[in-house]
Amino acid sequence: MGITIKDVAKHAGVSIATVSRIVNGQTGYGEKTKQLVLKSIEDLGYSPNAIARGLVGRETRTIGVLLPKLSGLFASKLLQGMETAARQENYSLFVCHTDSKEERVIQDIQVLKEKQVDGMIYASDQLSEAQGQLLEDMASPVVFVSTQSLTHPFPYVKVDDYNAAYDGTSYLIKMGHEDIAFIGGDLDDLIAGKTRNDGFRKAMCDHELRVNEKLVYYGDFRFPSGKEGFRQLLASKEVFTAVFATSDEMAVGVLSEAYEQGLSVPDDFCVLGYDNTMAAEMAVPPLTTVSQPIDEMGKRAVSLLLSIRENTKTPVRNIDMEHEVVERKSVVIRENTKGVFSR
Amino acid sequence: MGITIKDVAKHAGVSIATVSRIVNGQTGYGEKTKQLVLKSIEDLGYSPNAIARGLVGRETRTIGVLLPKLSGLFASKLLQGMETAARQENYSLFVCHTDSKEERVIQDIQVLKEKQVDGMIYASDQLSEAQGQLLEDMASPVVFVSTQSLTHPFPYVKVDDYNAAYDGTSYLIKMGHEDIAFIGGDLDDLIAGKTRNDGFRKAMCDHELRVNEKLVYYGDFRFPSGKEGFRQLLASKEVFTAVFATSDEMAVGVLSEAYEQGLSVPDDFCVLGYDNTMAAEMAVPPLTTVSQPIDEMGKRAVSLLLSIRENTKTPVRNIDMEHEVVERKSVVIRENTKGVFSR
DNA sequence: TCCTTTAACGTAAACGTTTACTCATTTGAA
DNA sequence: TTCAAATGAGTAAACGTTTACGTTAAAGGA
Repeated sequence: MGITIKDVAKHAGVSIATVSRIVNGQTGYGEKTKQLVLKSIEDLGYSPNAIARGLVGRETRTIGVLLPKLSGLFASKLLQGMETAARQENYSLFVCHTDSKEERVIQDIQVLKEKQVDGMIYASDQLSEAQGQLLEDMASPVVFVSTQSLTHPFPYVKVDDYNAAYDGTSYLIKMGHEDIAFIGGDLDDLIAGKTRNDGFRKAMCDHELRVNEKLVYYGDFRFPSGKEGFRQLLASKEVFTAVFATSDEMAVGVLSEAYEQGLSVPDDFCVLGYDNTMAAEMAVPPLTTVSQPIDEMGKRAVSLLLSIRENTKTPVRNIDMEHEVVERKSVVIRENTKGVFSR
Repeated sequence: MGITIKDVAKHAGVSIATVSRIVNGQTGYGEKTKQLVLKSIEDLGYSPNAIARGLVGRETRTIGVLLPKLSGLFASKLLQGMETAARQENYSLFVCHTDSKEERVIQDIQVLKEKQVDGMIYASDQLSEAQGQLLEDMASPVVFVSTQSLTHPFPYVKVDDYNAAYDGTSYLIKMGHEDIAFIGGDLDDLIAGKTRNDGFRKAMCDHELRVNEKLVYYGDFRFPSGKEGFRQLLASKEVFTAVFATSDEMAVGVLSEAYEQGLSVPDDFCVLGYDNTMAAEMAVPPLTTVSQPIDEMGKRAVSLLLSIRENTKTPVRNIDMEHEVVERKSVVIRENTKGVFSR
């Protein structure tokens, strides 16, 4: 098919070794030959074959990314951050959407391994033993982002969900709320489900507030489960003045359902989100939310990966990202909201 | 580093050719040797090196994707569709986010070429002459999705923006609206900007309605430009009962700005979106919108690409996708909305 | 002047596969 | 039986690079 280094060598009347050295900016050739070769490259329109390079060299300048789903504001923002950092270092990204399916993850890891990626970034769900083993057997480094492995010692970059949820809850309490509903992820999800729930409960406890079990619902972080969760809250007939949903998507779900039920935020009750994706900004009303620096997390994940790659002797270093609650319009002080089922 | 085919061959006491044949499910070996080799593979934990395969074979089972940005509901949904279809055929995706920067596109194409992708999917902005030339020089096929090239004959898969906008507008008119504001993309964007605007105008004209130039605004399809556009609309003091925003993001922008201005949709005016991303579903109120089958478009793009690859003799075949207006809550009949600045 | 160094290249062996040729051994038909 | 065809395997040449190792010639030192 294409022009190879041999063609260039022949055209310039030098050996392929010389061409290679020039292309790679090494030393060992004169200025005149360099110009000659450069000219030939230009004339022929040569561009090196990265596959061949990858075969002999040790690297493919490629990193594999595993995400549960690609659509959605969180994943895509994360991916964008990774791509930005990767391109800066001349790496390309293989992206796989695992759909949270065990066997798909396995298959993807296998494929990425065969494709000889220089590293992998795992941003999917909790990993099984089989997956963990597969990852450990990889020659190249693996880093986790926005999740972590409790059973395998992979470095991660993420925010501290427990504390973030704690702070979010405390914010609500500081605003005067006491009857707080909670819509979280499944407790089986030890990373983002249980921790956020624990943070919520601890904050309530620390402020000597009771959590009303009828006002906690466990969803899956997606929009529909936010709607469903809010429906359940209403069905309980319990009074609350605020709901803390541990993802913006779910928070928007409650906004949406509230609208359908003729309830108004923040006049009737308040809602606090989590993530600070674009959904929070675009919501009506704009969501007050616990913010994760998603873009930055993506970037950090690749730089962490790359630094491990160069410096394989350093011990595993995790990166904890900062969270903060960004105030918009969906939460107001207790006095300014009616509360649901309160009279 | 890893176990190679040679190791397997040695371990099984056969030649590498035999191992290769077995691994690739070809013929030319006996059942006993097969079992022997399979056992060795299992024992050693061998997995083929796709890079080496790519070097000798003609294919890398890899396709490159160019998107202007990765975050955002449209792009990510599209990407998800592509990934789904690609994985089904055992292809992996290199994803590049060009940020709509000319030179980045050029660089990305170059990289993808060096990485020997089997094909490319272009979903970025209008391409320049230089980019077009680069793409034409590629040995592997290129398909456009959700965009097209007016100057280069690349096959595309997209909806007919002109007709979709025409139908969207007609829907509004059918609902009794006459004073319709329009928030579109820049007219310099010949693909999604101008065409949708043209469709809008034609529909108005065909129904003998005048388009009020003070009520048309050109944004960039993003959320902030929807907000800004709506502010401009209000500033004009002209009366309108509906606004057609040619992206859901912009439509949500008007919803958001309307909320801030104390206006209510659809009580005060209606808004029609475009795309049918998740934003439309999640909006308050849920957006009535002109729907594109985004996921399906992504899938079709890769199957088109792959079919071209196998069958390089067939002429360029474009794929036109169906659009439809999906009714939700943001548009009601003229009688049920007050209209802005009307008394 | 002669020897040593160094700069400027070329040769050829990898890298891990696939695959076109061989070649031997069976098999089966006549 | 005899021979042609089929089967099961091995050999070695690609694929396009990088790179360790040679080689040559010019330069520099004594």
